[in-house]
Amino acid sequence: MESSSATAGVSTRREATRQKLYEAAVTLIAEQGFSATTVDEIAERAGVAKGTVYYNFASKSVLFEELLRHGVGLLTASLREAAEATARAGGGKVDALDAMIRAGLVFIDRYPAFTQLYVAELWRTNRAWQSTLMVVRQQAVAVVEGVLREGVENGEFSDEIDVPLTASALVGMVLVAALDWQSFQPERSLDDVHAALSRLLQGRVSGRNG
Amino acid sequence: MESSSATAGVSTRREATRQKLYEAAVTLIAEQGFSATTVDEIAERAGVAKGTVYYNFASKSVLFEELLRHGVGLLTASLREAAEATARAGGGKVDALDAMIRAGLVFIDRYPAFTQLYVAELWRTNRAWQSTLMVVRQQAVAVVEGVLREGVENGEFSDEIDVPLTASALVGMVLVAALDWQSFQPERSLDDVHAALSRLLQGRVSGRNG
DNA sequence: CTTTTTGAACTGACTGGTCAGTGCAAAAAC
DNA sequence: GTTTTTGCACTGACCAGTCAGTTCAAAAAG
Repeated sequence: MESSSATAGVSTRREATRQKLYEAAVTLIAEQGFSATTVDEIAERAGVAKGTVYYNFASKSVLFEELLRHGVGLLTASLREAAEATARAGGGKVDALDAMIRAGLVFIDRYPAFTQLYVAELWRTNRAWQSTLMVVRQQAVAVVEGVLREGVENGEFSDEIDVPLTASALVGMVLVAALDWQSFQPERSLDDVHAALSRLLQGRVSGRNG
Repeated sequence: MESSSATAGVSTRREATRQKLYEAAVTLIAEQGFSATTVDEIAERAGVAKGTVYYNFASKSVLFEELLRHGVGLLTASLREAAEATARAGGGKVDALDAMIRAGLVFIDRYPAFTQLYVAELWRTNRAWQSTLMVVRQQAVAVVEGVLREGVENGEFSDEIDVPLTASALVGMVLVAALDWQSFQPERSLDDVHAALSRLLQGRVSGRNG
């Protein structure tokens, strides 16, 4: 009987198909938006039949929700890793923040379509996947907030800073700068962009010339 | 009743209808996105007949494009006014930046739906109104870049800063912080949010406790 | 009289979701 | 070793519903 076998509980074949669908969906939805993207398009770009989409996902919305979870999971892991690496290396919280800025830039550089799609959907209201979006947002922002809070506790940051708001502002700074970089100055290097944001973070904007 | 005649060539009556359609469209599109919003919905929310929409705008896309121009025009004027007011008051470029942050917050506070909609569309590609979006974006960002450039010239800012990127980052900082404020902490005051962003701008994040 | 709005009917293209059927590799039977 | 069975994964034509845009006679507004 049992034919599925496979090493894990999930067949590798199916997982590969889902991955192809994620990749197709992410670029199409980033370009056109969720509603303007048809299931037929996603299937065609992924090189599978339309029925396969519905074999693997309950609906178009569910495909999108799982895509969101998948992508933000990668980002969150990357941010956390960056923060922990600086901690292991004995760096301070400013270094951790700086490393997370870089991790954010690397992520956006690697998955620009996902980032576009995420930004485009995050602040909408009355959408089916609203709760999913809130959860994954919180996971990512919490990493930044955590570092800020620890920095306040150990005296590295002023205890007058507003942790949630500052975290949002930092995320926004990286997000918008990176998206503009991708869209309007794609020829620039990541290091270049990182340096500009580092300068801003450390308040080295004001100051004398040359 | 109404003193029609109108100073310009456009009748006030027609202009009022268009205004109602803008307001209806902006909230619906902010919530649902452009594609998911129907012309019937827009007409219903505006309290006019569907035919009126097409009497006033050539198409759904044209309505949206004119809405974008209208909204960003308001923002740009507001930013410029803020910068000029500080200049008249003899303030420096840091003060101008700070005033513009406040102007941005006021705008987002007053027109949250427009802001959501704008962010959701800005980084998309292959859309009909792409060029419109680029133009209006540049108008708004140019005001920030102008202040930064003047600050570099008069020595108030380091000449090592990257003007376009820093401008993007500042816009992003305000944008994301404000949207998060609206979405997740609407009870907080504008002054409160402004203070937190001011602190970040002036690099007063690092530093000793209380 | 002219401009603007109404509102309902209509069209033609498009879309999310369905479902009966196919292909195939591993397991079971012989 | 060969034949048969099993059921997962996939297919793609099809359907019922939706939507942008059109049309137009009539009425309200000015």
